[in-house]
Amino acid sequence: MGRSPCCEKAHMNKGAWTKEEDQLLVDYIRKHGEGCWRSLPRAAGLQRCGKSCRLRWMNYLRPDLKRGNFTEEEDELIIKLHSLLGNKWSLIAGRLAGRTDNEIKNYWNTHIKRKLLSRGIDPNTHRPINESAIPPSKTTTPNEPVQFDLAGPDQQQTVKPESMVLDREEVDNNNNNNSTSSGMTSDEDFVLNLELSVGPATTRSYRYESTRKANPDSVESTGRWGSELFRTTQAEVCLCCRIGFHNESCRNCRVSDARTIWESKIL
DNA sequence: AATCACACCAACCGCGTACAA
DNA sequence: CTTGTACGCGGTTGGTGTGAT
Repeated sequence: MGRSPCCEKAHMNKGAWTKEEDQLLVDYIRKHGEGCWRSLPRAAGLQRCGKSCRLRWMNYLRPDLKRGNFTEEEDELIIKLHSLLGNKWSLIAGRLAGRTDNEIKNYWNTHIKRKLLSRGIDPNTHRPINESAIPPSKTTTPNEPVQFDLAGPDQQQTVKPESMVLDREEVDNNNNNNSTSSGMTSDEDFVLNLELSVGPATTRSYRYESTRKANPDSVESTGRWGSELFRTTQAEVCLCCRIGFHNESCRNCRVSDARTIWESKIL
């Protein structure tokens, strides 16, 4: 299937944004809200493609952005989240209030990588550099697809790394009813559970389709992996809290409807 | 003062996915 | 079910700033 360009490239400005362009974009979004990025530039009087407008807004102009240096706590949270999620910058950014995926990605590449190397830790595997040379047997690296048994013992499915967030909670639910009284599990538990969840690779790919129930306040939604239907419910505790990094700068720590967890297969 | 090397980060590009027709 | 389109994400690039020589 051919792919049309995101916008007509001719007569489009490129490169750094001017103050005037910023003002036009901010004024337009204040008045009309975010969205419809394709039609926004024309409506706002900008000679930019929609993608460029979206990026400028998301990474620079959004009023809720936190400017300035990363704190030590943010550093450690990023490292922790990266060890669990890999290069899923948007997921990581979602757990650091006021930070963008682009900002975190840049910060990772310019600061944290070096910081970890100076500690003797491989930034890709989060293992000691000596140990990283040894191929792991039944463990996984953050970017490696992980197998989770969602559909039965003979029908394992490939789940992308971001789903590890959900799967930890699923594992917690299914296997860890005997976890600590606070409902939290230690990082060691998580590593162990991930290892137990690894299975043989499959080439089948699944497209997840979710359908939010009509009531937006509902904590339930349905989802589909391939032909399998699932019901999901909201988790009460976000990942930061679960990994022992509860912090007030994370909006998900403050808001209870952090994420969904796989609850049960309903078909 | 000029030049170079490096660090930083805003912006671009291409691809995958969601969704509507 | 197929197709077309828009959006969002992650990798990469290139301009700018800064320190060293």
